[in-house]
Amino acid sequence: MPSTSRKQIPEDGQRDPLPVGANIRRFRVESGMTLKDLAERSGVSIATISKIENGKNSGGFETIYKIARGLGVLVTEIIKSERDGRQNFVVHRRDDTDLHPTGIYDYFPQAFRQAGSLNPYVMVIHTHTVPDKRDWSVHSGEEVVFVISGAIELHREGRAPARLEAGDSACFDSGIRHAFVCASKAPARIFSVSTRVASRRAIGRSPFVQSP
Amino acid sequence: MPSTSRKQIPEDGQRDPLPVGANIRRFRVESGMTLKDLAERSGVSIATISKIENGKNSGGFETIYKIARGLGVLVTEIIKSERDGRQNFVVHRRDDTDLHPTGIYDYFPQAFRQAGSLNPYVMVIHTHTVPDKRDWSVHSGEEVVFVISGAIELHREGRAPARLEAGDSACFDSGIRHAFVCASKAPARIFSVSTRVASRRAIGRSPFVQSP
DNA sequence: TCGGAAATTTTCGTATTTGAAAATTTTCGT
DNA sequence: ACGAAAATTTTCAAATACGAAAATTTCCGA
Repeated sequence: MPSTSRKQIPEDGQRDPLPVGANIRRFRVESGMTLKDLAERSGVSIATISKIENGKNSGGFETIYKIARGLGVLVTEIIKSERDGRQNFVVHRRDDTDLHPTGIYDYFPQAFRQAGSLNPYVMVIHTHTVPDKRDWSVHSGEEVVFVISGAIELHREGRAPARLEAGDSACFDSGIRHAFVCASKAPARIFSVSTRVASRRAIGRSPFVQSP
Repeated sequence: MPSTSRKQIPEDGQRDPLPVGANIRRFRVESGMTLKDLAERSGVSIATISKIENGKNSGGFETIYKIARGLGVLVTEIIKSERDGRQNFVVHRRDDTDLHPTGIYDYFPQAFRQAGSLNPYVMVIHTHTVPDKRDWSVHSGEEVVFVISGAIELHREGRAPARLEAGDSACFDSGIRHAFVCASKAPARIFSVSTRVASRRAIGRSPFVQSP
């Protein structure tokens, strides 16, 4: 059991401090969030996010992780350098798991190009009851879902819910309040792609803040 | 896509703490390192690693990152829980008996909104040989692919091909010539979403305005 | 350009994290 | 079982991170 093999360390010498703050800021601005929005979504205070973005402090691990969740990106994306981010080809491996439990769904951000506009996720739908309206998703743009396994009910505000079985897909305006409910015994698994909002100014308000 | 939950992290702190400490310990022991070894390799003190492993504190982000490098693993490995790994394993119960190889790709356009900008397809890849360059796809925008079953090789002009297994996904600039080749014995099935270039006719009106 | 509101940064007291060294536990040869 | 060395945990003062609120800057409409 005690292995004698040592794993190779890709030694990069003393590298510059991780570009954590700059990346967080870029993701936040690209998705049209204010510090306040991100603070609410991540559970980290405005002051702390501001300081991290500006390199005034480097942040605790839990803090950075919460922020990544609030941004809906993988922690590895936060670490990436600008050069890496310019890649125009990104592969996401099945086992490269970063679970983002939201309380309603589990979602797993998949590979995405930082320069691009498509947001791929794998989501696991557990709930068999329709969530509170306040927890329904709204984000400007459109969304495609493909049911990998199980079945779901796709609810949209003011519409009759649609039942989607494994292999079915749907495309809809994600600006309409929507929610997924598991319609199979086992949790449903879906692959989802949504358009990423370019900038806050283009919309006039944060796409992630719901109106009561 | 991100949910719009008002608060992702409730004050009551119901979320399990990340299994950071346990994972670090597991990786360290599995690779046969002592705390002293890991301290030297990572640049983090013995005391700090000990406390993190035992959950006495949760560690700064830089600290955890250094430890991950010292262990030679990705930060995402540190976050992973056993449960996460299982959940991300895609089980395919669907039989492929209904597949009838007919050509290069079988192309099944999925539901898409006439006014939208996303193009979803299910494709069945039969060919095991790289098609003629003239038959490769080119279309401005970007594309996401998710492998439902089987495996493919994703070829892009001037780049090394990438192999994608079931459950893997990739996102790339579709303006570069590309093609899919089946890399599994059975035909591979993939779900693909690409951005659609707006037609002239569609320009000038909001693509997301829809009538009920 | 002005004024108010929104967004961001800074201040400051409290809480947590860090590493050297001391204390404790475990490992191992005899 | 014993003792010594190795491995790990704990102690503790200094350093750093945290959030609420205050201070400042930025953003827009009039």
